[in-house]
Amino acid sequence: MDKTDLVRFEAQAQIMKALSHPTRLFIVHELAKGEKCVCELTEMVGADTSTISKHLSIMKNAGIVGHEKRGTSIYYTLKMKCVLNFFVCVNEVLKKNYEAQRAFA
Amino acid sequence: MDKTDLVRFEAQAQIMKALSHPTRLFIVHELAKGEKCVCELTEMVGADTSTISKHLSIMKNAGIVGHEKRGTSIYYTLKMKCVLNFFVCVNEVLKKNYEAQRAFA
DNA sequence: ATATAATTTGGTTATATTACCAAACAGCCA
DNA sequence: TGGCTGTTTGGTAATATAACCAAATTATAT
Repeated sequence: MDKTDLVRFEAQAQIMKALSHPTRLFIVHELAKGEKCVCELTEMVGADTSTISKHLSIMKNAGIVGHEKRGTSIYYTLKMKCVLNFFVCVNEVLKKNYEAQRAFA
Repeated sequence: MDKTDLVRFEAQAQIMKALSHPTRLFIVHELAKGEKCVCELTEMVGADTSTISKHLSIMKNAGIVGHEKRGTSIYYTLKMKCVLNFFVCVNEVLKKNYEAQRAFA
C-alpha cells in the first residue's frame, strides 16, 4: 500500500469513524428531517449536553454537519446528504445478515 | 430515542465501524477488483498475518466480505458492493473539507 | 454592564481497539 | 502418517473512545 493511498484511506476512515456511533447515527437521522439545536438533540437522546456537544464536534470536524448560530442557540444541519443513500445499503446488509443467521436457527 | 431505534442504530454503527479502519478500507478496495487470499493481502499491506486475519474476521462478521476455501488458501470476496458508491460520497466530503480549509490558508 | 441561557472544554475513569508475537489448528500432499 | 503452508486464536501492551461532572466560555437580552 503506497503512502498516498494510506493518507487517503486514513482520511476516509476518519469520516467513517465519525459515523460509527449509535448516537451520532441518530443525530444524522434527525438532522436529515431538519435542523436542530444542541438542546433539542440533548433532550431527544437523553444524555449529558457535553456528550452531545462532543458528538456534534466530531461530525462537524469531519464535514458531516454544519452549524449556524441564531438567537441564543446553535442550529446544526446535515451537510453530507449522500450518507442517507448509504443507510439503504447498510440496511440491506443487516437484512441479509439476519436472514443468514435465521437459516441456521 | 426509542428502544427499537437504538437497536437498529447500534447494528448500523457496527457495520460502519467495520469500515472505519484504513487497512480495512484498503482491503475493501482491493477486493472490489477481485478475490484475494489472506496471504496476498498480508503481503500487500505489510502487516502481520494475524493482524490481517483479524481485520478480515471483523468484516466477515459484519457481512461485508465473504470467503471461500480453495486449495490451501482462503479467498475473500467483497459482498457489500454498494459500499463502493459510498466512497464517492465520502470523497466528495473530503474534497469539500480540503477546499474549505484551503480558503483559510 | 450584568444576569442568564446555551454550548464547549478539561478532567477522570471505564471500556474498546489494535498491533505484534507465539502457539494452536486445519487440511493438502508427498 | 507426517510435514508444510496458510489461517486463526490467545495474550499483552499501547492507544483511542466515550460517558459524566464541573468549570469556563460565549453572547443575548434586560
